[in-house]
Amino acid sequence: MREFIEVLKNSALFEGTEEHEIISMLKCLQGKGKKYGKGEYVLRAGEMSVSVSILLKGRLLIQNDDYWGNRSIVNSIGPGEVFGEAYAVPAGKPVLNDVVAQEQSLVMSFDLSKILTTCPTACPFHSRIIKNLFFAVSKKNQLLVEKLWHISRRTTREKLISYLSQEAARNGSGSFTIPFNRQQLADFLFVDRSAMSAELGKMREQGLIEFERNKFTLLNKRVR
Amino acid sequence: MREFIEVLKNSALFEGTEEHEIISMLKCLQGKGKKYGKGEYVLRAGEMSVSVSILLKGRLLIQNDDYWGNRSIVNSIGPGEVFGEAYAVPAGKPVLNDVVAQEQSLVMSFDLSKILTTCPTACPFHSRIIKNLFFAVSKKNQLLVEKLWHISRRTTREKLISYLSQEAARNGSGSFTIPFNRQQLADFLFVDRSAMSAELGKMREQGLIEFERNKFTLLNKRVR
DNA sequence: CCTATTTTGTTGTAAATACAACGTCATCTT
DNA sequence: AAGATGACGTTGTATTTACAACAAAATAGG
Repeated sequence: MREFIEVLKNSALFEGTEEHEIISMLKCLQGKGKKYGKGEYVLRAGEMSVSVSILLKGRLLIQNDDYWGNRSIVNSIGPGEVFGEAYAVPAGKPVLNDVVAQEQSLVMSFDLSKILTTCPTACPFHSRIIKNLFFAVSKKNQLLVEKLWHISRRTTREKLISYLSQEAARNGSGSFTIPFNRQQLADFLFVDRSAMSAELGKMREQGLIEFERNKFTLLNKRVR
Repeated sequence: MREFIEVLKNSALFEGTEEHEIISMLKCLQGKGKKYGKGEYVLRAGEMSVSVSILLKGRLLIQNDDYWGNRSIVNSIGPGEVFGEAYAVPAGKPVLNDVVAQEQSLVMSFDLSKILTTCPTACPFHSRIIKNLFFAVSKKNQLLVEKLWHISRRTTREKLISYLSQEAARNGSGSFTIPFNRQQLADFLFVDRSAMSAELGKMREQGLIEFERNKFTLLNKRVR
């Protein structure tokens, strides 16, 4: 339990709060933990959801299969990250994407109305949570815009460069591990896997990058 | 002035509030109005911004030009819509996109901290605004996910069908006007204008759609 | 340790796209 | 009214992609 409090403390939702505050807030918010096995669905597109969740352990994929089985991946969620907030609208719109556990995962969910309705007496940190929730969605928004940036590029190579550059920047290093395998990366960038694989091969040949499985290194060669 | 109160009343930010409440809140929030001529920049990528804005009149484009001059359009903003919320993070990240007036426009801006900091005495509707702001970002988030849906399609035709279908659904009619000209639509869907134009022509030939300038009609012919 | 399954790379081909160039028509400006 | 500018459609070509098929390598499960 203690380790999860640590995760919560570092999550966007509880930013700026102390451990003991979190513990009392968990009671106030009535957070509920739930385990999911690999491949299990945390949320299904079409469901109604009025909860906001934090991933405590594991990894989730936010994805979408169309009628013909083509899969597109919106995002990958790691420990401490908030998800589901965007669907939690008052009108009660259905969830747009599937959320699937990529490995054994532990999720803590909060009823949105419990978060948005301040309890006047017990919980002085409540308004902080509301602001944090706003910032969390705000940040998610930015991530989506950045993703648009990647896929707005016209060629597979440009998309790869855009994505890998951002990952390098985010990790503060030219060497980093991505949360996707090849097929998932292709689904994330909306390109064909085999074509992408070929392009990666060419980029390696040309000395731009090195990689092995999902570990990539950008080399000091001027790109473009 | 009165007409703008009406716009505000119908905006996501002030949903559920009455006119007289809005007037008192405007004082509390110190909203500032500003005019922009056609082509003028409301926000520039790279700027710091800590404000949330509502478009009172006109139309804005959220767009992005890369180093080589390729433009991509993230969204079109109409009267009553909220924008800029996503950049208003505490850490003070730079704005990611240009916001440009497509025609003469009137914008009202609020200091984010004024919104998030509740004034304990004067303004009982303040917490409502905070929730609304959350819902507004949340909804924007959904729009982005829906946009991802469109551009995740592989061919220009599929992207067009996806986008036009959604617009038809949104308007509750097979006939509707889009807020883009051809070049802008192409930049929005991340495709080549001429190729898109050709594809639209084919779709018209095949009896799927009709269009003239930016007025489209989806015909009752099974798509796919 | 062996086998089944998954992941990744490679290649060929048909299809789709980007890009450039150009003509027509509409709109704006003076 | 005339010229300039912008929007739209059309066409040809080189480039890029999607798709299918297959082999090699890695991984998972018993």
